[in-house]
Amino acid sequence: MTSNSLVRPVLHYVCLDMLVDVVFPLRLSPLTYRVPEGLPHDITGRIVKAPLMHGSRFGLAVDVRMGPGDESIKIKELLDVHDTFASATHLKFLKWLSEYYLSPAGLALKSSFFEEAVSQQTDRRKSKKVVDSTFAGSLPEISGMISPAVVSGILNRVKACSYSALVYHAQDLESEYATLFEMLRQLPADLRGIVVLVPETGFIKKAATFLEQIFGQRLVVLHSKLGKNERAESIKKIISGNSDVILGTRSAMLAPLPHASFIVVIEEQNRSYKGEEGLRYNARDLAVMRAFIDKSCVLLSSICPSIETDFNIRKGKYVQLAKISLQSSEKRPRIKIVTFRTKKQSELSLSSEVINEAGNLLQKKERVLFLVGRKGYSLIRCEDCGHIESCGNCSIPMIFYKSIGMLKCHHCGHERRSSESCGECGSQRIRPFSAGTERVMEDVREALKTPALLVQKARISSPPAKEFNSNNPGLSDFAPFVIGTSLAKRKVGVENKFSAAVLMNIDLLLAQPDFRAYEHAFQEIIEVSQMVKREGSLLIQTKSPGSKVLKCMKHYDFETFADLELSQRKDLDYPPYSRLVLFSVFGKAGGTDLTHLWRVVRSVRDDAVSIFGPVEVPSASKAYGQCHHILLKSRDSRKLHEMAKTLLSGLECDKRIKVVVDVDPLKI
DNA sequence: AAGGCTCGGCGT
DNA sequence: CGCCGAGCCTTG
Repeated sequence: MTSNSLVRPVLHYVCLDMLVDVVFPLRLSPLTYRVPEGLPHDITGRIVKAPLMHGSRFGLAVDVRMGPGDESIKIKELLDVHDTFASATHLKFLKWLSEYYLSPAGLALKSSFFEEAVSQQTDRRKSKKVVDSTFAGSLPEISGMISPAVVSGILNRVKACSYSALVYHAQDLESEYATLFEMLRQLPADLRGIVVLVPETGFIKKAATFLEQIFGQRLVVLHSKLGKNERAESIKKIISGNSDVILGTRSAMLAPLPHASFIVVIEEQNRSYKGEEGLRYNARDLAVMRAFIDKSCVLLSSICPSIETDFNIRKGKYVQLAKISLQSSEKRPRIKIVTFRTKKQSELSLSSEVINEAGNLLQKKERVLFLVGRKGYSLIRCEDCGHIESCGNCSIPMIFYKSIGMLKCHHCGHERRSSESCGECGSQRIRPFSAGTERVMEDVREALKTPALLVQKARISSPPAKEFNSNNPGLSDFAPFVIGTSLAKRKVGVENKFSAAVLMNIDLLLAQPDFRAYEHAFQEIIEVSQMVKREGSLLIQTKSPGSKVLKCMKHYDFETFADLELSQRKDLDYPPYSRLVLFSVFGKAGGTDLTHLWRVVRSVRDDAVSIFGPVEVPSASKAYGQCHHILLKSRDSRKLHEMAKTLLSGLECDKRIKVVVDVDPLKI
């Protein structure tokens, strides 16, 4: 402090300036500007123009306050003030978003369609009305599937206009959609600000057709597959207030809606709601937080709720609507657990029971779906030393593609020609094991004398079967046997469900090294059961039919399964009893300064937080050859968050490494 | 994002 | 010795 400030304190007091924090859609924290005379003073939440570096940019004014104008840093002046982008509650939401996911405010803003909003600011020329092909297609049929108790339960909560989180555990997808649409139809006409989230773009078309019937021009769609102009158009409609009903995928939860009165998350357990790059938010969690901030109602619906959601119901944080008994399974496909142990590698990948059932259905011209869970032909194992052919970079098993005689690494994309002998001991006795789609195709052809249709890639939003084409087959095309990985599972229409589905290797799913493996396997069963006719059957091939999980699956017994799962999670202190933050530290191959890494990790110790790692993991990044994981786990989410923040700033001191933080990771 | 700045490789 | 380009750094 110089004597200057001591002799002129009063002057300082009088000459307080109006200051504003501005967030730019860049990897950058808020910057402070002075608001000059002549500009409006009510600027929080508005788009402003401000000098930045050598030029000027649009940013969002997030906080206005009075403050001393002549500190050591030179404060530049705001240039211009434009329209409102974010309401007060939306601002709170954005702030929470960047803090919770440990991301610079600017990145959260960038993910929140700010640039689209600004493009409207500069470019006011009318873009031609996109007459939406999105709204083509027929209405989904509604029969007697609607649950009136659920509909009225939701309506009562929505009308209460206070925060509440509801869960609708539906019996099947058809009744889930039918009930939700009926409920949306019955909403008060003056209720403004509705968000409906679906897990993937493939679900949008049908939902849009339906919602447009109810809301007309109030509806906008918002998802990642929209073009730049279409997206800007949707954002413009939302900001102007012309449209206040948003249907979209995860990113739609970040739309600049002034107030959300009601948010629906369809299939809330779906992992697509969690981002795997950029700002790694979980749209389902955002929905709950947005509803909390806006003091409104959020509805999580699902045919198989996540364990987190079930836990929150048990704790009383969420309210479950008209609990249905999942064990009343008359209307569901029968689930058969088929014991199947391969003794010899040469044996078929299909059990005789599966072959019989499929053969019978084939005679009746009925269709069967085989879900395999692995692409390619198989893995390769040495019968002498037990070595499994693996990728040199990732040290994970490589997939054998018989048709081209290649081994491929699914993780890094590395390919090499398959060899005649074991890479470890040189033995010639190497054999395929653990069947993939190619192998199952071969076996189906051999055992049932009928070729099967291999669904290679999932078609997400293609029009119905009118463009039948054997080069580009889809699930709706007619073929007696369809084979695919679980990627191929899609919502199939009521009219083209399968008579039976076979889950070939549930054991693979159950053996995943992830504490959510059982949960995912259970969800997989429920999802697959939706592709089978009610009177059809679902066959699950397994080596260990006695497992408790499979017993629950057989009876669609979600409650018992959740009991089991929760008690295990509690014993091991896993979510939802604790929370996780996963750090991925990337460095040039061999160049990661491990001593620095360890020093930072050691410096942040806290008894309430467990730290695992750093451990080296295969790096999928091309730019960085090395990746280390550090996992933080704690029951105390505040302390966990604090430590994650400290650790992040500690790690970021080393400029040679790149750090990616994943709060509440789904895959660990 | 984008202009400035540093540092290292390479050419004369 | 000097020029050029890649990548890093900063933004009030």
